[in-house]
Amino acid sequence: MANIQQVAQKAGVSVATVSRVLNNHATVTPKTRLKVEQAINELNYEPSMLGRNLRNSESRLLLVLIPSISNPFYTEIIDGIEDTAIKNNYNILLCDTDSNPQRENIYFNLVKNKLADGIISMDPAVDMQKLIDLAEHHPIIQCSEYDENSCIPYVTIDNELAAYHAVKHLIKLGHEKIALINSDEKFLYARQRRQGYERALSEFNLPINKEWIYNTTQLEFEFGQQAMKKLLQSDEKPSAVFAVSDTLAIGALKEINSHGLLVPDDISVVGFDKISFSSMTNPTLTTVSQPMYRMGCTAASMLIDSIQGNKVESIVLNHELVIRESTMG
Amino acid sequence: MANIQQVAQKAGVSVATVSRVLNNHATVTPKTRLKVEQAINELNYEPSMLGRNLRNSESRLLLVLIPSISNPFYTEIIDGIEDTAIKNNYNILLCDTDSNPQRENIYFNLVKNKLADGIISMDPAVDMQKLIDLAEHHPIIQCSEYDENSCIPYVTIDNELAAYHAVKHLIKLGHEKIALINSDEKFLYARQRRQGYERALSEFNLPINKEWIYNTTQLEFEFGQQAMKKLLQSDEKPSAVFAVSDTLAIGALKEINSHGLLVPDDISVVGFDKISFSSMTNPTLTTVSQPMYRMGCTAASMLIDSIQGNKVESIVLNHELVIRESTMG
DNA sequence: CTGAAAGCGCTAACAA
DNA sequence: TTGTTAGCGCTTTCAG
Repeated sequence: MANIQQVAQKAGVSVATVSRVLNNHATVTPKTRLKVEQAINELNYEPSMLGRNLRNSESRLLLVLIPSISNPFYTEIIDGIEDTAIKNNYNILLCDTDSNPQRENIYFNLVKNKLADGIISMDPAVDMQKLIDLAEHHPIIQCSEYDENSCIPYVTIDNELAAYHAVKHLIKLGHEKIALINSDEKFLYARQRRQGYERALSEFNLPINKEWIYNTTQLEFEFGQQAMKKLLQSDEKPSAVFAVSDTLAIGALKEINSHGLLVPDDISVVGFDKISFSSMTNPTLTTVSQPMYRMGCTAASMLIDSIQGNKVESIVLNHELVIRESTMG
Repeated sequence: MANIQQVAQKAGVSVATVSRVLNNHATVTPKTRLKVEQAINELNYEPSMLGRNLRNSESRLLLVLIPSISNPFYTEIIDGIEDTAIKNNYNILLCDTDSNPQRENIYFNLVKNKLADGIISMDPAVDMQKLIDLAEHHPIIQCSEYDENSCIPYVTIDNELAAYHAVKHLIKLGHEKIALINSDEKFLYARQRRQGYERALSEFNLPINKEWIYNTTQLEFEFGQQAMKKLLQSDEKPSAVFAVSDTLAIGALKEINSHGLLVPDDISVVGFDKISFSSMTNPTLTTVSQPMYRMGCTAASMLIDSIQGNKVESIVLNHELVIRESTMG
């Protein structure tokens, strides 16, 4: 692989001139430019980012931390991030942390080591203290999941309100026995959605029944099935279920089905996220839709702003309840 | 952010000594080591990968090219790649190419520019010529999708045989009118699976009916629905469908359902990939399972081998037909 | 408009 | 055992 020296030599100019051509500095004669470009082509030369970054101390690479690429929820957000990044001449690198602090560390180092210019974190299980420390010296944005006390800017929806809307929808339908399949409440969004659930119930004077609240350790389908199985064993079966993620809701749907019960006739189900699967189930799933693409765009814009030294403010986007067959009794 | 100079100064040693401490060279007195470590801590120093890589010309970073993170098929493969990489002291970076040559280019440059040591490509739509050119100077492995004529080592399953098995299973069940929902036959796997489909039919003297072969442009659910809709309009409705991906099969399932038909009573369905959602559908989906995790491990091992200058051979792994409700008539 | 040279942060010969 | 120094590939002043 040729380097800038060889190009300069071949073109009969100095490395400085080659660099100028590479960076489109206007102060180069068309004639010299041509010579240099020819040399570049002949040698199949590609400038080294390493040298360039070392010099400029910027990489124009953004890191995106996701807990697991298997969660379809992140797909659209990432599209948004990617499109915005590219528009601004940045590129993104996806980092699957697997919610594993060790892997996380690796990616944090990429930033510390100037191999990336900033981070968008979407991992709810991220080591917050580390993220905060990192944020002191490096641009970081939290997307979707965040720590309210951290000073790290975030973009999110109002989870409490969204859950409130979902549950209120069920109540309006006449349901009084509404179960909650929540994830681990160590996550902020889980705590917020539970609050929304409880607020809706309280507002309509419905009691909060502990038996109808189930916390899963993970978000995969099977955990939704397991949760539903438990709920169906409770003394008084719920007539509706609100799950904090579509994957859990789909698992619940499956479990209800396999007990010979019908959705929504016997039990109504509401999910959260509007992943693409949610319209492939039978019945299709009522769900809370987050503006994921826009969320990604916003997060990327904020990060780039922050890299360029501007102060950025956290943003709360709007959600929307998408009513489909699973609550159309 | 402190640099090695400042650490050396603070510790009262030379930069070389600091470097030795960083790289665990045994030839440092415990006393000096301690001094250096203290200085490192006090200054909150983190070595710059940029400087280090520029010097060593290695980054210990592997690039993984995927066409789209929304395809669940890749999830497990990536787990395998990741685990193997980490075991060998490498890290991986996911690159979502969106099957977009421009994005592809960016990631190719990362390798050319020494920001990554090698690539595992899983993008069927990759620009093969570019990949081949790149492979001349850089370690590259093809995973799952590959070009048979390219000399770039690959790991895959026998797609022709897998399709043959799937269709034979349907034939053994008594089906004689078997449709194929295939993706774009510009992809090698699509051509191979079609061959397997045709071989099974021929072997049992069943005619190949053009009306029962449908090619989609993409793999999302909706394309499966659309395909199925067309197939249901054909003069003679097929009694079974083999789709080359679970996502397509699930779309087909949905479409069959919405026509008031039952799977498998009216139409049997077989998919391909065994994505996690395929056990959540109603009925659950019969599908061809690839050893995805092992595939990922193998690809990563091959790439690391290749980086270390060894010759590596292509590998074909075994598949397995997983029989579930959608073909249990 | 172009060239010479310094320096980004690091490692590894070579010297001491 | 430690220090000195060259150099990885590039950009950017400063001179010319």
